[in-house]
Amino acid sequence: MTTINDIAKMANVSRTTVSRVLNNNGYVSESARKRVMQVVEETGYIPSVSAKSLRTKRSGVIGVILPKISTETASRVVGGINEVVSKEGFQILLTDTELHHEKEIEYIRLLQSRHVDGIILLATNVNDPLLHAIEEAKLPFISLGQELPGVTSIVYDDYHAAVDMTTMILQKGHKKIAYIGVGEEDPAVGVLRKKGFMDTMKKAGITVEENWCSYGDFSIESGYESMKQIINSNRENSPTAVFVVTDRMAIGAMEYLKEQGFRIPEDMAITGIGAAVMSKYITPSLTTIDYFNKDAGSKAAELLLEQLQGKNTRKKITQNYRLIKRDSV
Amino acid sequence: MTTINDIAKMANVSRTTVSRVLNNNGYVSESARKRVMQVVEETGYIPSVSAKSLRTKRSGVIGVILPKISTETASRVVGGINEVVSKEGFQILLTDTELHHEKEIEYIRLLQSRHVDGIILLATNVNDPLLHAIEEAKLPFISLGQELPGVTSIVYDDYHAAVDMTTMILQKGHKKIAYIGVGEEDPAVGVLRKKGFMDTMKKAGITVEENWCSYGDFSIESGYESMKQIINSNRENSPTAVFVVTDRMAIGAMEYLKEQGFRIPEDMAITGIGAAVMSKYITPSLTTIDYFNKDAGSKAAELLLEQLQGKNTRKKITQNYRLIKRDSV
DNA sequence: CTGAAAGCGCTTACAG
DNA sequence: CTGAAAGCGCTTACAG
Repeated sequence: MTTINDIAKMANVSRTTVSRVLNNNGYVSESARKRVMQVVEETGYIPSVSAKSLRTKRSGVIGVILPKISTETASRVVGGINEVVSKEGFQILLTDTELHHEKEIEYIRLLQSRHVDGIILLATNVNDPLLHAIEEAKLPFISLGQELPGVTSIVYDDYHAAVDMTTMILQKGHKKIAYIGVGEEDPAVGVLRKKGFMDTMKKAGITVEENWCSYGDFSIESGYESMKQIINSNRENSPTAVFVVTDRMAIGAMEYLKEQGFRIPEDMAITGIGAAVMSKYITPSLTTIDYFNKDAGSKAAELLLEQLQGKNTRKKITQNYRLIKRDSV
Repeated sequence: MTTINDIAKMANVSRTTVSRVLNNNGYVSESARKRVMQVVEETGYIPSVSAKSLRTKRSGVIGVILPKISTETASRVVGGINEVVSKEGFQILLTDTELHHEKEIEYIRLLQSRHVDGIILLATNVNDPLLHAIEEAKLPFISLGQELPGVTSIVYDDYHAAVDMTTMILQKGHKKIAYIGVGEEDPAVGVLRKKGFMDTMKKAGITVEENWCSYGDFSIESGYESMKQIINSNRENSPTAVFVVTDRMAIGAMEYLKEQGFRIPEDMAITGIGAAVMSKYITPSLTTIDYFNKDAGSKAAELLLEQLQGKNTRKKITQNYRLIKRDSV
């Protein structure tokens, strides 16, 4: 392999000079620069990032921790992150917890060992060991999707999104509204969205029956099962609408309703959250909320880059959202 | 930062010994090992991968070059890759060409500079500079999706998939079958799938009218436009079915057909390729072909790992596929 | 404008 | 079973 020493010899300069022209810093005479550049061209020399990184303590790599790699949300967010960091010459090191919370901590340490310059975590929960690990890492750090105390966080406005959606359903005249959610380990999706829904119902003077609530695990199938359960346990007093906390689960729920011969929205209105592409093309098209995931990713990357430049602007940013009214309500 | 030297001092051994216990090679007395491990625990010591990689010339990182990061196919493939490499302690460095072919070469060199141990390229085209760059890199290399001469390639069976699908449409009694494809820069999707379709039609003694063919760019919108064009230029002699080379474009096409009041499949049958999740939930559900993208990713990773172990098994592997019959035909 | 030298944190023959 | 020493390929004060 060609190294900086080879280049130096061939260009008849010291490796200090080669380093200077490559990094474009310090004084170098035009003639020296030219000779070096030419040799670099000829040899196709590629500097070793490991050596550079060992020396400078910077790697040009951003670590990203995902709950699940092959997910629409994740890929949008990563797309957004990549768009901004790649412009600055950074690469992304991807890491996938496959929804195992312990792995978040493991990966933080692993990314640390790889000298990443910063980490973006798509958070799905918050717990003390995690916060501790983040603190220990002493690295620029962004949390996306959950508010982590003491960490710059970008959050979706889950509460108000749920409020708006519920209000909209109520305005359509529905009073008997079922709820399909996820577990409360997830403060954003499991707690905040539910609270938005419940608060709004309460304000409207409506009590949500216990057996109008069901819980899934983000999968389409679990939406199907949740819907089934709600329908089956309410033969007498069926709801006329259902608020679902994600598009995928809503799509599963629709699947069940269609199978059972329900007309949507006449017999049962339904809504999702997330603006999956599918939501637009399914029949009927699904009323949902766009969280602008890609923008959130870009925003996260920008904040991280800011931190890298020493602007320690620890803060919480709430993304805005957009309610997309379609045919399912 | 804690380094191996700190650990050595604290454990009262040389750093050679520390290295030995950390990497679990060479003889170390039980007592020395214990002391080292304890200090490592206490300090939370994390070895520097840059230093290690500089020394060993291995980084434990696999570079992946994607045509587009936020795509269902890409994320499935990456999921598959990750599943196998992470088990072996490798990380993935992601890179996104955003469909700019030149960037493939740029990224190969970049990954090289980062001392990745191997590269997996989701190929969308084949050209000489690319082949040259791969050769130059002198790195374990896998091409996925296109056959690259001289490079271990995993390809989908585009030709036979298209043949099977076309045969199936013909068996349903259709004779006037339109075609929506992509450009021929893409040998797999643009050329092979078309050839499978055309050959089968020819064998059935049917000529495909020139204006029954239209071309898009993989996007849903382009499918919509292509369908529109075919319908508009064939008011007199309309096809009764349309073969589309990707699910997304097929979904766009369906959108247009529905808007225009066509009943699917009665007035127009339609098929896709790719088994996007959406294909299952759209109405009517789309007949398509599952390429098992995730398996392809895992397979690619396995082959790469084999190459890393020196088994230089340069070969071409053709993935199998499965025709999924649903309601759109 | 230029270069010699130190040092980043590891691993690995080599010698004992 | 253990350690001293060399060296991986860079960058960066420092001196000129």
